[in-house]
Amino acid sequence: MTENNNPKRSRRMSGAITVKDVAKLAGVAPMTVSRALNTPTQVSAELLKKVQDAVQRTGYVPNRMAGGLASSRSRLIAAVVPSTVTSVFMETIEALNATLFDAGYQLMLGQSSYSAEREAMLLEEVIGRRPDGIFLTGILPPGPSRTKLLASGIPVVETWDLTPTPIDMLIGFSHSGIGRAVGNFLVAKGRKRFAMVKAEDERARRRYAAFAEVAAQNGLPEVVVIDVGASRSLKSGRAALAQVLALAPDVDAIFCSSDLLALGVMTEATVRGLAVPGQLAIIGFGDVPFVADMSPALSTVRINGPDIGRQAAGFLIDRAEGRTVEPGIVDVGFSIVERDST
Amino acid sequence: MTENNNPKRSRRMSGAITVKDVAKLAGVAPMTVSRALNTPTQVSAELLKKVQDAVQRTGYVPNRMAGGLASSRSRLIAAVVPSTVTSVFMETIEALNATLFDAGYQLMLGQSSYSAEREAMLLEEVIGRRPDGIFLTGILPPGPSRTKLLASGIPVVETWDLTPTPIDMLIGFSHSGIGRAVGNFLVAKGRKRFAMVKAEDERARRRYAAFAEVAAQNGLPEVVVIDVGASRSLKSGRAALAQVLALAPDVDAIFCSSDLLALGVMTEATVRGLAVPGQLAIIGFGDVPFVADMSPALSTVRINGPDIGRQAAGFLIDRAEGRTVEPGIVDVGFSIVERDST
DNA sequence: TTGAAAGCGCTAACAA
DNA sequence: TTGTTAGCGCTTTCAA
Repeated sequence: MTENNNPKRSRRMSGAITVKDVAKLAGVAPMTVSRALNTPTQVSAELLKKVQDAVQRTGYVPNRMAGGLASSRSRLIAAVVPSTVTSVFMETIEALNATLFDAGYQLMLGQSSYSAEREAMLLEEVIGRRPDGIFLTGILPPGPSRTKLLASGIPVVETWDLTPTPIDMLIGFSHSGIGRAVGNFLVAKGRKRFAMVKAEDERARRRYAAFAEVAAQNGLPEVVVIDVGASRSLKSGRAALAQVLALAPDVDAIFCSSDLLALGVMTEATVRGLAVPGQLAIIGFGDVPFVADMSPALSTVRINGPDIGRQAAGFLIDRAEGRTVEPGIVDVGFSIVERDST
Repeated sequence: MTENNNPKRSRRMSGAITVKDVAKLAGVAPMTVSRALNTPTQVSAELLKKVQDAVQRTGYVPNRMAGGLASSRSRLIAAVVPSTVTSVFMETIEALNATLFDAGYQLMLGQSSYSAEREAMLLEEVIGRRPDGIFLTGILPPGPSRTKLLASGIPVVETWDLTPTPIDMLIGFSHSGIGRAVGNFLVAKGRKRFAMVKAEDERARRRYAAFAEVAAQNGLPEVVVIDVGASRSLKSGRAALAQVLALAPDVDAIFCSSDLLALGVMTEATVRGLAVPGQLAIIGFGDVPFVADMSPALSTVRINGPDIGRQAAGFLIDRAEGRTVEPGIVDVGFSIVERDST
């Protein structure tokens, strides 16, 4: 394949087919092969065909690391998510990935595991790959990571939140807005005693704060709050209802920071013979696909996850292709989906 | 930063800090910076400190594309999954990703969307990135993709299935074994009329075939099979039960190709007043975390997803680090988890 | 439209 | 232990 005329120092070659091999077989210059593959319109039909044949016959697969290094375009987009098993984030990632793939970009996925320290390490690795864009779940507070990201000059989309000072682009919604809306919704339903079951999560905390404020403004007793820590499972939801009931047996409405927790609360309520929504209204967060079809169907706060993914992909691709995109903030909003459980 | 003494042709430089900048600041050669970062034991304490200081002060983040090109080691592992929202695969990916990250590797994620055509395109892109290893969900049948993968020389782990002829390494379990085991399990429970609700999926088809065989061997009527196509939702499960009942009202045991479908069947059964497991036994597949804590708790087939991810990461890392790993087959098995629904 | 030359930023191989 | 040199495989730039 690649020839090697007794060089003074030889490098262990990877042995793979390169542009040179293809060029030789096609009888053209390497540059022509590159053009035929990347900008076929700039190559005459005749040579184009020769090159394509040679590619076929050799099984050539271009080395994107070399291409990326030479062109400063990696055709890679990195995404950082807190967790990969949480369906609510993965819907966004699925849409992001699909849109990127169709435009010729690959996705690098990192999980921060809800840890700021891990996120910082991850971001450093991510920047090292020189992706053409970075998708962040959540916003990045001021600190070394933010500084490095800024310095890297890589386009960034922050998501799932709003802040007046994004790094670059932002596609999100207001968590305090949600807390308020859910509070008002339950007040309108005539509920008198609220509880919140939440995981340890800054965004959930903000939903809670606004939710509690609404309760106070309406002269309701203090909101009972149960923090399940990092265990966002259905089981935690069941245990949480037990705790809520022990603290305040008269609670008649529970807002959960995720649908899975809400499902746990609902399961435990059913087991205990508490009527839902008769004695207890339950509302979740996320609108995970299947909660709509359960019985009783779960009321929840709906975020259009796939839409966030698609819009983010659009922004990032535009930037990568050199189109001008104004940094800015997109509020995709949310909606309260009322179903059986309220 | 980077100087540029009036060169004949100048390239648009990315402007980022490079080894050269760091080397100059630290007063050493670029190679020493590389050593200090990658093999610090080979550098004297004095120079190491100087380099680290310079890295700090410049905010240098090594360009991994350049490093990968030069060393033929990308420190990238690619994973291909059919879908990112399906929790059953993502548990594996989460474990894979976590293990890789701790060893200094990044994950590239591609989704094939259950399409062979998309998978082929994806694989081509993946090979182009020259990852140090590839994780496949499922096995790759003979064809152009398999040939290219083989030719690339990249270590591969196939998973979630068994075949006597893997590309390289294989970590899986027997789908027909599962079908048989579930069939025998339900026979032992005294069930007399089986149905299967399955998505369009080659592996589910094999579970079904073995399941149907057991029914036949035990002189039971032909298994009623409902194919929900690509829609693997809870809703499809509900609709499927309706179909099953319309075809054969005397069905007393249903095996579903995923827990979500099983949940749908269970929901519909409850709504119709069918006693579970009294009149109808339901068993799922996957043991998605939350089905254990529902009421009634779902019986299912458990696959240790995270274990597959960890073992695959181990294999791939060993290979990437040049350690010898025998190509081979690991059968991680499965277990039937008996809970309330059977 | 095609080709030649010169790097992209890093590390393997060799020499000191 | 440190430095020098020569690429890795591709694409940008310039010239024909």
